[in-house]
Amino acid sequence: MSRGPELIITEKDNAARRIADILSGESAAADRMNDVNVYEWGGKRCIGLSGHVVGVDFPAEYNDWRDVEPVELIDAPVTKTPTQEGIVAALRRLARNASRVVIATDYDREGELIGKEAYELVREVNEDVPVDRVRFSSITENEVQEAFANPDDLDFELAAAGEARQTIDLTWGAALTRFLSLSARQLGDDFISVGRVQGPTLKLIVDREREIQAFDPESYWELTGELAKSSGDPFEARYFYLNDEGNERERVWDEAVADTLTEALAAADGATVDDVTRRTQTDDPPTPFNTTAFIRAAGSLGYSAQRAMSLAEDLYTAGYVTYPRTDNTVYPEDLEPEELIADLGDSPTFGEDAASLLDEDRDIEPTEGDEETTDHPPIHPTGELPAAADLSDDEWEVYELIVRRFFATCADPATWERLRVVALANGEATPIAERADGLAALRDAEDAAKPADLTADGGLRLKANGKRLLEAGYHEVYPYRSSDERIVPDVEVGETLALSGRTTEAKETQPPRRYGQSRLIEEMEKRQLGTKATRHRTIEKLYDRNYVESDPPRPTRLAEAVVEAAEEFADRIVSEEMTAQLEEDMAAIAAGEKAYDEVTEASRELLSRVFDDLTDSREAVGDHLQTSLKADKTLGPCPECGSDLLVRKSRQGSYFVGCDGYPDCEYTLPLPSTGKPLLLDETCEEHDLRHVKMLAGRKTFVHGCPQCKADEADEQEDEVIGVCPDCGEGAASPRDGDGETADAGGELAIKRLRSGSRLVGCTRYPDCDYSLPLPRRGEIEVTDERCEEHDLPHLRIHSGDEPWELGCPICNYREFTARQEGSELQAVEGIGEKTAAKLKNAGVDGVDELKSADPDDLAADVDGVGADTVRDWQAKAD
DNA sequence: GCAAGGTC
Repeated sequence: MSRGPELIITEKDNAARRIADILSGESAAADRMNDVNVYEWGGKRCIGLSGHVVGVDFPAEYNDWRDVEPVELIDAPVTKTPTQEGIVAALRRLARNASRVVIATDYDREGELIGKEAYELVREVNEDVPVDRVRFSSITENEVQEAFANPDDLDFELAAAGEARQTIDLTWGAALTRFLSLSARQLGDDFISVGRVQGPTLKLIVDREREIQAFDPESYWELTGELAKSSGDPFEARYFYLNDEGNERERVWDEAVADTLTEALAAADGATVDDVTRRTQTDDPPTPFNTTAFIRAAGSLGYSAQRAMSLAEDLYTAGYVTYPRTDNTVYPEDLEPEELIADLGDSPTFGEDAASLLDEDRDIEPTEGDEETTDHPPIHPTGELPAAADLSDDEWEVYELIVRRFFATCADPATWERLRVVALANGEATPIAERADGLAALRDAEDAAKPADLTADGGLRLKANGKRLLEAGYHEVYPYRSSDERIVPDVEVGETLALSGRTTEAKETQPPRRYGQSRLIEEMEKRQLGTKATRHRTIEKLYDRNYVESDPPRPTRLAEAVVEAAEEFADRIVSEEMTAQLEEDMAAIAAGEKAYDEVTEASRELLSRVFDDLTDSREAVGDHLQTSLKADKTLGPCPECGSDLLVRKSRQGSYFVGCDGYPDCEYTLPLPSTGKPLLLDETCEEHDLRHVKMLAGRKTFVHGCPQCKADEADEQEDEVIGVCPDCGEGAASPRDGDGETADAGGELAIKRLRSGSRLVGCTRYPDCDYSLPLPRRGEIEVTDERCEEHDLPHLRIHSGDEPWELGCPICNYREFTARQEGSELQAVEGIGEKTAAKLKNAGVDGVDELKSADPDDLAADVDGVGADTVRDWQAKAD
């Protein structure tokens, strides 16, 4: 047997480094191999992978979408190939002479699969080396030592469960994605995708939109009044009644009833306290952060799911917080909250709060959530303190959130005093039912939502709910949850209160709200769609595929069409059932009750049946998708030919409005150069075109009707700034030879083109085509300063916060072209900006001159450059 | 170029 070192393999570099530190007592030395860290100490070496270093795919002959029928993918072989070549090569090299291999990947299903992938790479180069598996759910001294003292075997069945998922996801996803894309002739970047996770997620969004569309608002009324003690602030109280089931209701669904109640309330001049209830309520501190809870909390601070995760990853990489992708909501046993709080207390920001937590005369027992898993600890600060200056504002805000959440989980519950007061409006002796014509009849006809008894006690009931914070508890350290009080004064039964400020508000029931990103992630988690590491990315993917727009995400017509097509022919791909079934099958494989082949074969069989139906409807599906795609891009009628005006993308990647009748109709309108256009439902009354919003992150703005904008631009007159150097007064030689003289007097003007771009051009265009470019963005200001050489005013550009000086447009253009020539040299490997400038000083302006120069002469003229270097450049420039 | 899952 080989006597080489022992090799430990982890899932990521970060874990490798920390495990090496623990096992070596911080004596491990880091070395680089193929850009990968290898930690080495006393006969052991440790390498971190980067998650999956091999990926599943079809063999190359299936690559061309047009050469392969999507249905062929169902039974196509699925192969594994290295995706991280450097890491795989390093792993093979290290494994070759290893005397023992220990797999120390994450303690979850995917970690087992990643471990098995590493195992297979090891076996390729070393058939005999013993391979062990260690499992730990947090990288702490105790857990790691314990795990390495009791090694186990790889669980090949658990890994096979993961492989079944890979195969099923690939075959269903690829076959159906290609089918939809081909049927709608959407190839290239604009393919139409579906998958086990993105499908049901998209359906959640589309279903919610359908509910909103179908929503029929109902009117109702709410009555309030203000009550007050003789000397005291008024407090709001709301009318309520008991329905037939005896439940309290505030909404009055009938206008006649509301009118009668309003009258009765107006007639009352006071109210008598009928009931007072006091109770204390405990408000428990929040549970530790897992990924979903973190995304939600960051979402309420205004961060998108994607942004929140990216910031948390930065904080993790910098060592300030623990691993941000976790399902766990229970801190590990060996976490020492007191120590951690004390460490964080060294920060000026957290010092006081830390002290108050430690000061309390009690044991700190952190809260626990329902979810306890083996993958990683909940997200918490590591105790390593960043200086506020080390972090961006956003990073700091998220870091503070994580610290305060940790504090909150170690803090006391808050307690509230709840006070409920019910008062009867007085001054109304007559039962209301007798005053209101036909009210009794109304009551009989209405359903259970109507007032059962408006007047049981000879008056209207009003209620007020007050809350007062008795013990702030965790709110002291965690200000992200509301601790607002609602003050209702102490009153006694029988006490008379003044009644004023009566209002009757007419309201309507509201449709359900769209899912925000964090709500969507919560819904996905509830349905087991995706994982902690992928849910936010799935949402991002829906944006990329033009399935949703704006925030909260709204589905496009394309998304509706995809969901409709799937519902009709491939319901599984948009149903959460597919994941539920897969989870069940994976559990069965992991338990040894089913085999990988059995599960994947059954899945392929199901997919075949889906394709039986689908293939016949290829054209219908394709047409429907294409119609929807067009609807997403249609603004309204073309003023020249009546066809549809569509948002289009130029070859350069910029957006513009063009006619569907092209090439017969060449009508176009410009769109702003920043952002991605989103068509709003709002339509321009004059041109019947949908308004356009430009989505550009924080710089998002509403452009409005593109026709109106183009008309406005047309109305702006050219602004003359000087004389044309080519054909203007005193020009050395008029350009055109048709007898025109310099006296024709061409002038230079700032011109605004319909495309939205601007330039300095000659007023005699097209007879004279002298022109100078201007920046695309910003307002152009013509200043009083003048260029003496060219007799033109200096220009100033207003864009962003600070205006900048463009100066004389001719000088500016000369500098620009000079820089361009400099950069031509920079295209040669080894020549940077400074060297290019030096070469230029030596008279070498372009690549051609460089190639024709004598190496020795040139080297003599340029500081720090030898003749061999010049020859080297000349060789590379060829 | 397809999925979903790791990681950066």
